[in-house]
Amino acid sequence: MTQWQGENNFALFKSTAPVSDSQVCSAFYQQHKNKVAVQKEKIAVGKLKTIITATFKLSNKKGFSLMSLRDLSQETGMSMGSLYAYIGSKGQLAEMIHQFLPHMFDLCIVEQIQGSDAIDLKLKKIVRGHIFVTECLQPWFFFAFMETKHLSKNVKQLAKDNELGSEAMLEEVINEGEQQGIFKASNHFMAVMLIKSLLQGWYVKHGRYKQHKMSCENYIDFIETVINQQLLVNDSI
Amino acid sequence: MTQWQGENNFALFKSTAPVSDSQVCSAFYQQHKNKVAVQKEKIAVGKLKTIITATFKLSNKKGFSLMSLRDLSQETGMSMGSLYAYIGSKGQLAEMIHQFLPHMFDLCIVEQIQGSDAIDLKLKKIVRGHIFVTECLQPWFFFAFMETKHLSKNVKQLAKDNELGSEAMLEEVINEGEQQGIFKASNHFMAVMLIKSLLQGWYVKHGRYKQHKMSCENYIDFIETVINQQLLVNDSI
DNA sequence: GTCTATATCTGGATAGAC
DNA sequence: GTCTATCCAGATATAGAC
Repeated sequence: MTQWQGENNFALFKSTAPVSDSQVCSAFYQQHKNKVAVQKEKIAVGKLKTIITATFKLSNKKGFSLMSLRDLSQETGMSMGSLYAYIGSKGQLAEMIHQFLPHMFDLCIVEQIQGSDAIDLKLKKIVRGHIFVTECLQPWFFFAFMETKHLSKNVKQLAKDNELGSEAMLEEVINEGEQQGIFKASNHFMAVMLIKSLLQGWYVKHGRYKQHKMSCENYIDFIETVINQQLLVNDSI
Repeated sequence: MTQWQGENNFALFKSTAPVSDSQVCSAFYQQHKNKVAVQKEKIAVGKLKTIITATFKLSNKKGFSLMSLRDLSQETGMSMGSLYAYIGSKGQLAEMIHQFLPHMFDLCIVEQIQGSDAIDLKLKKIVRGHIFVTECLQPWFFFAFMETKHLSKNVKQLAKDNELGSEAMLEEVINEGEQQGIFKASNHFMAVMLIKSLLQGWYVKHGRYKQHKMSCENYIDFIETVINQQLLVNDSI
């Protein structure tokens, strides 16, 4: 977990961050242990994986709120009773998924960007880290983006706080870069929004990019060009 | 309807395109006359307006599929029976809204961009037209963007066709501009996606922009800068 | 830990009086 | 054209056998 230094190399990232299927699912189980009735870890992790995969599939087709638990039961091959041994309630299922994502950011990139790097490198690390994580967990982030409506007040607030937190982080980086004379930015707010759009675009329109065989590394190249044109004082094209 | 020439002047656009509240609602009624049981036009237009406004409000809060028609009845002050004199079914309500948007594009900007303008002006007209229309109908477009999942197969297909159609139009403009030596673009597909993201961003994140008192004209200025940096051969900053 | 059967409720939709 | 009352399908959630 100490090797990936913000390089634009997806294979390297995948080998250093805990983003394999089994790592993800077991991290998910760890975070929500207390809400899962089933005791045996191995069984629980496996079934949670099936449940979540099916949830993403069905939500993509009809939306989460139109997905009935009978649908889910059929898709997973589990009975209604079984499902409830894992999820508590339909609403809680959505919440667990939402709560998991900030947790994954912490695991994968937060420690990477806390060092005292040059400010432009720091921005690169943030951008690349975001794209890499969302590439590995694309269905998760897509789900979270589309299905924010169905959350309890508390979790909605948490989602909003995360949003604003990431905006604040970007703005801080831009401020610092400007003070150091590395960045220019006529409008900081717009620069932040632009970067966020580019980051979100990757998982929201993932299907279109795959159709055109665009890799996440190429996508990073592209958006770094756009961002640099906005921010860099010495933008040598 | 023949005066607005792609200028970045919102007031001018509003005075030439049929985008006032009453014009919009009566265009909506015209398009869907046949599905509305109530005969008297004046009554129908007014009530449709209340219904749609309430639908947007409630969908924003809980999502369309979690909005019950009883909720809607309460919010509009109409009874269940009355509602059904206007909407046919819940699903049809969503469909009518979706089908209305391409119709509005036709009314507001299609004839503007069919002329034989210089290619860079044509692109400007497309960009400005989109932002202006989506500014006037922001809740409509936001609704359509978030609630695509709940449509019948046919209307889903229609939505997808519209998407691809607008991409094709942009790509065509870029191609032509490149042949004329006005545009450069290392990757046409990415240029199209970038433009589309910027256009969508305006109505998807409308609230954030309003908070920062960003007008649609300023937004256009900003995204035209970004687009020009990508496309223009002679980009004199 | 998993299943089937069932209790309970909510939501879409309609009939028919006014 | 609008309202109230009602029907019924389908959803969440649970109880209890295995």
